[in-house]
Amino acid sequence: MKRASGKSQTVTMRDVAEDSGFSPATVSIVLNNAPLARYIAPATKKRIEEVAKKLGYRPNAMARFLRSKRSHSVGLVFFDITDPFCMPVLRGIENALYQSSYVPIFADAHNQRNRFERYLEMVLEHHVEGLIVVANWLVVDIHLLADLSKRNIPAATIGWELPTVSSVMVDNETGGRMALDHLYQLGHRKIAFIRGPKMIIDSGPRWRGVQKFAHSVELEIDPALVLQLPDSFDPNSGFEGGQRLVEELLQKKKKFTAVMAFDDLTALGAIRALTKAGVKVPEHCSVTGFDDVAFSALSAPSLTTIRQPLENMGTLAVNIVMDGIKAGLEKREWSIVSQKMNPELVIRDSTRAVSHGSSND
Amino acid sequence: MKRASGKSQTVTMRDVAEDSGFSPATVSIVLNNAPLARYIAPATKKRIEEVAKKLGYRPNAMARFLRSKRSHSVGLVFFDITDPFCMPVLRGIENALYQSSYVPIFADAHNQRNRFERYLEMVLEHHVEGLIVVANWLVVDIHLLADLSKRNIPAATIGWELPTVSSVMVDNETGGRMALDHLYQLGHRKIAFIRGPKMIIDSGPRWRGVQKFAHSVELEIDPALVLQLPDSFDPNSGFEGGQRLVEELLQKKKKFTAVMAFDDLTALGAIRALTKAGVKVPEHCSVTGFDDVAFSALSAPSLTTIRQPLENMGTLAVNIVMDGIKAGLEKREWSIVSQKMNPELVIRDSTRAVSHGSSND
DNA sequence: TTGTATGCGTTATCAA
DNA sequence: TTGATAACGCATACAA
Repeated sequence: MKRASGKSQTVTMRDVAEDSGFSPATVSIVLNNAPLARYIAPATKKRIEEVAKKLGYRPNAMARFLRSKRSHSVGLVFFDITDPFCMPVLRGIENALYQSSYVPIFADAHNQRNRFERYLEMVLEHHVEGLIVVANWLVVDIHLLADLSKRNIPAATIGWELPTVSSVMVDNETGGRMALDHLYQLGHRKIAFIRGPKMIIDSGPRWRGVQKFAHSVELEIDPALVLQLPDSFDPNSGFEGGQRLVEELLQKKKKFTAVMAFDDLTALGAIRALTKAGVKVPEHCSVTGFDDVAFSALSAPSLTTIRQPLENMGTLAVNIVMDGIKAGLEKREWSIVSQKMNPELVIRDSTRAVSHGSSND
Repeated sequence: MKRASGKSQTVTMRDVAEDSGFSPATVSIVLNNAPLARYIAPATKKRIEEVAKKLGYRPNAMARFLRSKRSHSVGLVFFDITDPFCMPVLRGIENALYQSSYVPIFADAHNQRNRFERYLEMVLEHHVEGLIVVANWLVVDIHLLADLSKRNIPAATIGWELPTVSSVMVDNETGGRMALDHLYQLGHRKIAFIRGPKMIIDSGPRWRGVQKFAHSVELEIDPALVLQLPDSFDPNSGFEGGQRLVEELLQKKKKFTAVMAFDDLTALGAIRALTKAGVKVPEHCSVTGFDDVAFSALSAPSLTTIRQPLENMGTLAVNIVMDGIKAGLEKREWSIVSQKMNPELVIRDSTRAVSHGSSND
């Protein structure tokens, strides 16, 4: 039975074929610029393209997939999008994908394991050609990889490292060193440290960078000035955590001229505590963050921090996955890559050279 | 030709059928719990479900679409995701979609018209069942609607209003009134206003709310204290804009005890300018924002602002679109809805009752 | 240089 | 209560 003429919902390739007087096969070849298009008469091409445009033909990505196995989509699973860390990463991913005409299927696990698994299932049902996981905050166990490698889906993680999948991370150890180096050069010696939650993969290396630098310049780290952020499922908990820890430290009347915080939010919390207690930043106490999230430049005072090249990290993850996709098409071998990106010190208004008499007691 | 036995990439319905000894049709009925499943013997159901699980069968969303016309996906087009406004909206949308097992296809137009159109095309090619446009910052002309209504795709916009498509917005006029009301109640009379860019749809109504309230209490608005943010394609330009405008105002030695800013970023910029000039917030000058973006609670001082229920707005947009999708399936009529959400005053530390001698000259 | 025929994985209609 | 069959829109091997 024929559809009513006027109001066809979608115009298919056959419509173009009928209207142009050629066969669907020819239309397909022309519109996809397939290898065989070399042999099609220019006039034919022109005619078909005109008709396609006239009718407003759009290829049906689904039907196309059924034949070609190419969905032109990539799964994009965030562990917790509320983390300000994620926004630039998302931008980078989106932009790189756009260049390749791939669409991202977006998912946010809300830091919940079952939600993560459910989303994984959903993107697999949609037959994404690749997968990018932004694992900024929580642990993901090896379970997820089974499904991926079983289906040969190229994947990359950002902000988390696993032995069996490609990953993009900042060089946390270097970043930790840079932050302390900066404070040290400004003359700070009594420095408080807020270490990251133990469950977060970044915490260890950053601290190692601190220790190594301290050792190299024979700076003594006072254990009483080493604070520990508790584990938490909320990526924004650092603010309160930093605030509370610094408040406690101030109550103990310990002296320090600088705080090196685990990340930007923690630094902001620390600044809040300091300011509330009448300790001016940076006049009486310097504070450094880590990440350089969007509003670190806007806070008062603006934050000196270690920048992660977040947008680039997103771009790179896409490139890795795209490479995997291409390799699969060409039946090439390809291997896992673990990329460490260089952090960068961004000096703003929250740090200052230590001055004589500067103290916070 | 048969595929190699061991390493079949994907397990199809036929695999389940063969392994279980039933026909693909029966398998389909059982696995989808179709109406006809009522007539299938329980033992059969059980067997099929077991086999499906054993083989790790997952339905192929594409193939399914080809028959059912249902892609279980929704297009999600942001005008500029770098706007902090977007994050809670995204969260709300994602969460609501997840409840319905729909996946979002994510797009970010970077405020570029051609990019917006290209993305529109891409999501149409992927045959999304619905479309949500977060039009927080730029103009979108009527052109886009042609494609949508032609294809009967239910759509909703957030943050922008058009006559021909459903929309969800905050009640800007009420919000504007609330902000001024708050300052007025605190005793402020000499109030500076930073109006939003003219191209932004929110600017007009917010200002109208201000004017109406001022009129109702016979508050005189000094034109010299009314500042105008220039048009800009960058949703984050408000910070610099606010900073610059307030700096200029301070140079003119005009007296004022409060600033009502267009949005939170503008407010932060204003605070920056004030602080730099030695004017303390809120001791010497109160400042209000609008939106209540994530970091407004974290800034120093934390920002008094008018909250938009962003997450709810996302949820509502999804509900509207889902309703449209359902209506389409059931061949029901459905109509456009334009929802205005109630804003909410959030009092934090950037506003304070005007005190005698409070001034900023 | 172009057309015909087939199958991708599903679902829906009909028959058994 | 279940099975055979056709069709969705497209891309390709093969035929013409």
